[in-house]
Amino acid sequence: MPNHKPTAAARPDVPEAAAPVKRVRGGPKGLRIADVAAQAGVAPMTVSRVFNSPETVAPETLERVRQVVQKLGYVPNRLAGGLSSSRSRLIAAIVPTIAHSLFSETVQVFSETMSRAGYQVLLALSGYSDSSEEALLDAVLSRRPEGVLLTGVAHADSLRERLSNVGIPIVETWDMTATPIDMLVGFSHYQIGVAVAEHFLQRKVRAPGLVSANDDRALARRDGFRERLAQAGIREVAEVLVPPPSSVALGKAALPRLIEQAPKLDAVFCGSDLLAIGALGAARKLGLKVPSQLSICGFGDLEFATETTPQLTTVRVDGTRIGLTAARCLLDRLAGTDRDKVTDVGFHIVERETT
Amino acid sequence: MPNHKPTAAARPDVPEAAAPVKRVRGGPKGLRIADVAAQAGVAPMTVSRVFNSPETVAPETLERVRQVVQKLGYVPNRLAGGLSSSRSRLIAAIVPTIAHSLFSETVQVFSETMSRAGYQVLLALSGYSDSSEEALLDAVLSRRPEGVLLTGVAHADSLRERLSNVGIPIVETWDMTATPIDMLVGFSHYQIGVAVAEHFLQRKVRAPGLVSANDDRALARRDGFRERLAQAGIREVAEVLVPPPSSVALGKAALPRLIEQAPKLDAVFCGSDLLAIGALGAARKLGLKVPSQLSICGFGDLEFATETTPQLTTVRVDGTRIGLTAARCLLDRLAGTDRDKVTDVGFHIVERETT
DNA sequence: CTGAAAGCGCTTACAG
DNA sequence: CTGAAAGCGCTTACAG
Repeated sequence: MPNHKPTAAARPDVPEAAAPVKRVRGGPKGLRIADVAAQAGVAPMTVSRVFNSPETVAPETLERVRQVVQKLGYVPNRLAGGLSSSRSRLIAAIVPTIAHSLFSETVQVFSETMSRAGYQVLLALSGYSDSSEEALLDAVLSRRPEGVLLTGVAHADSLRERLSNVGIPIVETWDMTATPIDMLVGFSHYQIGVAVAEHFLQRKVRAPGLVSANDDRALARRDGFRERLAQAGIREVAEVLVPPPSSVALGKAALPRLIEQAPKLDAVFCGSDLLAIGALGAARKLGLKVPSQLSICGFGDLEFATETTPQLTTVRVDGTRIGLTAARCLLDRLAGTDRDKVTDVGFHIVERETT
Repeated sequence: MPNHKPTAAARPDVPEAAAPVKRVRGGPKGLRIADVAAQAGVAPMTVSRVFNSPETVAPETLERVRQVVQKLGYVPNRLAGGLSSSRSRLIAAIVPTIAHSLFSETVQVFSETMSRAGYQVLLALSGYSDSSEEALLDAVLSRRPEGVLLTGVAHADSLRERLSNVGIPIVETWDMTATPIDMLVGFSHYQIGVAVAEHFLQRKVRAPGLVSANDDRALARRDGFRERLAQAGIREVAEVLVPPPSSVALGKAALPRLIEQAPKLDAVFCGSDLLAIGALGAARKLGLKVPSQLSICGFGDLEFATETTPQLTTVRVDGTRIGLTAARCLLDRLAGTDRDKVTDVGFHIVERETT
């Protein structure tokens, strides 16, 4: 034991207390609530109240503090606020993609609505694979969101369980299930497939085909489509699956392959309007008249498609309404109000041009 | 003074110390790092290292802690982590809108890239008005993001100043300026206007018109367009401004108004492909042949437009590249690497069908 | 209507 | 390679 100073011996009556080492951390990075409080001559708590419950602060105090806030340019630190209050004011939106997609308008309205209510949106893009969904969920939950919007209902059981265990409101969207994790705003992809099949059957279609992206929701539409056709005695349905994201080019390439499978092809149900436009282009090249010789139905009812390709039929889903309703579901629950578990927003088949 | 117990009198040698009142706060809401530490038989610091610098932890310790984490389903609280480390791992993306818009693919790629690097994206939709930009910025900065992506360069001076004062990397996108706040990835809307004017001039256009959304970037394109035409002696340029967001319907309604202003109209520069599609539809109804009697140029080069309306010319900007480059700018700076201040990604005029 | 103390769940900055 | 103490900037839960 080197450096053994004889302190105790020199001052036998004073028990040796280790001098408290003052640890220093980097120093202040910016303005703190205490800075505002000092300038305004109030306690930090009062500044906190000015932001979180201004109605409980005396008018003059309020005004004085606000002026200091303004002058200093103080912005509260919500990392600290959230940690302390367990209210992150954050909502996560987990979406496969927002690029040229139907989901973008859902996210748009959802975000606007949440923002108006004082929440901010954490955007989490899941892609179309589940591979990293666990990691994505970890990342999302690490922010302690107060609610989560999910796209689709097909998630690994472990995910569903984890989500329901965190005890925050969850809305699943863009799909339908009998067993939602919590709340649901969507529609049945299977029923869309059924409806498109019926639409084709009314038109006396005999050799229908299908071009679809290879994802859960698209496959549900396919199943509804095939099963309804099977009921009507049509069991041969040409099928081409393409990897998401779907595109015009994929639709264009798919039509000839469909015709290889079914030379008498007279109807195609496409997984998206982009695929439908591609199929339409391919049909033109092959000299097939749409819709008289070949009916083509898309999915999405994109604005441009309505205008530029009146030969196409499509399925319209109100993505805006989904976003708005999903936001309301979460907000109601956060406010303690009860909410319907399931909202079916339905869909419409939009036929643009008869004949 | 009721309840005045004679404590001091009864124990005269013990100075009366106020019994420290144990305040209780709601109780634990979930798992804490201490719970994992206890189960794994290590200190909380070691658990922290397992997440933040696993290479500094002994392999067996690492494994043991990870198993406990897995078993318990522990997810670190980044509100606490961010507060403590001043590293929020959050990046804000401030965009006018992501609904049916060119920005959505920029946000998509930006978000993917940031996500891969361990950051999460806070989505802030500014709309097209500046009115609430101050409030939006407050909301964004309250999360202490480590970087910000901005759309456009036209921001109130107060905003620009506040942003440059926070001292985090900022990328402005989708526009060009000589005085960026920090970094910039974009192109010149003014030059696009010039280029479209030149395109029309090459085609011997005599009575050009313009349909544009009434926002800063669209107006910059207009200015370039008009000034280049003026240089060529064309000073009469019919003009219709529409409120954002632009749509097919607005384009359709605008063309007749343009023709009222300029009965011999033979070219239109539209602020977006949607407007161009609308104008094309209106031209058809009026019996005008596009492009032989009327040239129409859009902006955006949307995939569907290429395919469905080959009569239209358009201006292509690579939104994906903007998103990727913007992400790299921020990541390089966060890694301490220097970066070009300004990246001009340019644009192309896409002429789909000659004649 | 206002404030002093304690605590939210982590990480920094040391020390060993 | 590991850990004990202090602190990040707020809010809760009281008390007055």
